[in-house]
Amino acid sequence: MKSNKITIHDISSALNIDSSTVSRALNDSPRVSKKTKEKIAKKAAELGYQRNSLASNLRTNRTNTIGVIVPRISRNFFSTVIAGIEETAYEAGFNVVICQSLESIDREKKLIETLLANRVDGILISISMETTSYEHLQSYYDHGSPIVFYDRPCHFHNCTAVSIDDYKASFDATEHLIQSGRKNIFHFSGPQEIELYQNRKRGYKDALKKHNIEVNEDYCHESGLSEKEGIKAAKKIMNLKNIDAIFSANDTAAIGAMKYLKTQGIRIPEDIAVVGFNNDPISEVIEPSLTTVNQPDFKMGKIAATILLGQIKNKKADTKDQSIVLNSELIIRNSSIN
Amino acid sequence: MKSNKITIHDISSALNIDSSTVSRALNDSPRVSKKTKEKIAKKAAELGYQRNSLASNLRTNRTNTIGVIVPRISRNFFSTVIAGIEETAYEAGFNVVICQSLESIDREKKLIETLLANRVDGILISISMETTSYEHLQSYYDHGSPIVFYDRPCHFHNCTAVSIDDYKASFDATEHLIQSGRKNIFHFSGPQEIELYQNRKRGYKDALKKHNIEVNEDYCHESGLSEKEGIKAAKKIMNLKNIDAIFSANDTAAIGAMKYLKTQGIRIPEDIAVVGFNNDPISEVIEPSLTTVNQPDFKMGKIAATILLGQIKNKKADTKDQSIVLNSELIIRNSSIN
DNA sequence: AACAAAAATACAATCGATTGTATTTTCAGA
DNA sequence: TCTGAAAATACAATCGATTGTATTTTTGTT
Repeated sequence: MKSNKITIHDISSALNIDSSTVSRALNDSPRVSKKTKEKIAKKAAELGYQRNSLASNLRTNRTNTIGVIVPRISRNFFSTVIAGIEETAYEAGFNVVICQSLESIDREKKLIETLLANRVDGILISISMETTSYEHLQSYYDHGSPIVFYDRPCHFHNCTAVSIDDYKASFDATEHLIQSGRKNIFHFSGPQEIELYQNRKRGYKDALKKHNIEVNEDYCHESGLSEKEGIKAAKKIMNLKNIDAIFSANDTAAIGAMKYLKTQGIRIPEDIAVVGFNNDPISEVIEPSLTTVNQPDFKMGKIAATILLGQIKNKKADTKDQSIVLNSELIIRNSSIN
Repeated sequence: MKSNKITIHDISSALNIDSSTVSRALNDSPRVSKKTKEKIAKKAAELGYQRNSLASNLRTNRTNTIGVIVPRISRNFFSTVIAGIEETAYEAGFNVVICQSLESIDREKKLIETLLANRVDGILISISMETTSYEHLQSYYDHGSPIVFYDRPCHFHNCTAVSIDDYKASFDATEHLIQSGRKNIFHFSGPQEIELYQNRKRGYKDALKKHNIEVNEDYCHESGLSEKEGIKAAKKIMNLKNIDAIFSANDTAAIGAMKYLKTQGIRIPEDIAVVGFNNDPISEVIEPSLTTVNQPDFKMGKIAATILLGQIKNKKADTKDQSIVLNSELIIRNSSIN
């Protein structure tokens, strides 16, 4: 029961070998003879020695840890990105600390502070929907550690961002609805302070324009894109009477709307076609199955982590400012087919 | 760009005040006068001071951090448990480090080592499906820090476990199928080395016995309960011809089976009724909607975290050995109604 | 056997914050 | 104004590991 805190000094005195040699031995330094290394390893195991990373990290000023800030781990898209990040980090011998902002800027601020205080070597962040200023990132940045944005890009100094071409994906999704004969297309959009949602909205509008469809500002519902907000928006649509399609900036809200519309006897896609965004597992299961945009989530995580690790290794700034745009694809399912 | 590493010594020398006083001031100790505290706070802000938790934690031998090991964050059940844990920890001023074992014992071992090396104050763990021995937990335990199990209970010393009554929940679920006239009930079960899956299987068997239905060992498919395994088990069922119901130890496998059975023209629930476990969001959306067991996930997280934090505060062992059993409920939906 | 070079090990400072003890300052009351 | 207790601050050791430098030991060569 007594807390066993064996340090290198315990090994040192047990064997009458200096602690510096013990440290080097445990780190497999070439400066220690094989024989001594073996003796030390044996004694360490015998005493149940466990390295104290706090001390080591304090001394070396490196933690071999990257922090990941994610709006919400329960979203399939994000948990898959994390899987990609972890795989890459794991291979490189780095630890990953996952933190949820829950779309709150206050929490995001606290998380950055904590990560900074714990001296992570780098941060991967998808900013919260409330994040419109970047002061809280500044103090971290000033510390000299790299930041890479993923999914939701962000103009912060010249930091790298890994994302898809949201404009194009939305343009294509909207055009798909138009080409299947829809004219009155409603858009569920997210906070316009976030570049990502601006881009998705622009894509939607430009597709309409290209096909000479008037852009009607009433045909847009801006929200946090939760399931509830999807239902709310669907109610709005019911009042408008003439809507024949929905393009939602995420699946969650699209699914909320579908559930509600079905209870109201609206036929999907006959009366209203629906297209979502993210390819959430539910989108495949819901009936009718939901047409949506598939993003390379796992790959996005891998690439973002690779870039961050690169920047951690080369402290130079020259790996920065390379915004990476990955390909996405529209998965056409039954919710948009006539 | 230069990395700003301001320490209390920089503040100390800038103001000609001893670093011990600076430290006390920043921690709001009563031993420092208000005037000095203000002066120090101002200078700290001016210099952009950021505490170094590594140093602080090393000295105090506390990290104010708890580690959470979870099989997979993408499962809705687990991410909701985490939400509960985080809420509780957050209120208590504790940080949470989330780690995924991905159901691998090797990863779980590494995670425990890392958490130990980083001196977390306590661990919340839901063991992986591969975990049948607890040696890796022992070294952590020997260190004197508390461990609390959640969801998947575990006989390890007399550590607390927070879970539901899996036996009873499965018994009830199976009985529900029997009462709606099913006789040939197939069971998707998980690794029998894990207590949780043993209990679910026992509940299933005992319900059959109670109703004088013969237990047929062929009516059981043991696996990792992935969607793929669900499909595999469904194929097995197709060969058996006479199965009229499935009780799956989780929703994921049940959903896989449903998808497959539908493609084979099997009607659910008319030909085969299905009951799952976990109340995954998909279970509500899939058609027919899936009857399943709802667990108090968020609450489970809150309670597990509360107990762990209590054990961290009272280093005594007397809060241990209180296994907490929470209530679950069977949510009856269309997949099991005649 | 002698000696230089190489290998192995020891010494000691350090990372940044905390904390028990010692010293100085302040201030009330006589 | 002086005294003593209380308040404020300074001193110095410490947490556990790392690392540059110094010292000792080993090895190979002539």
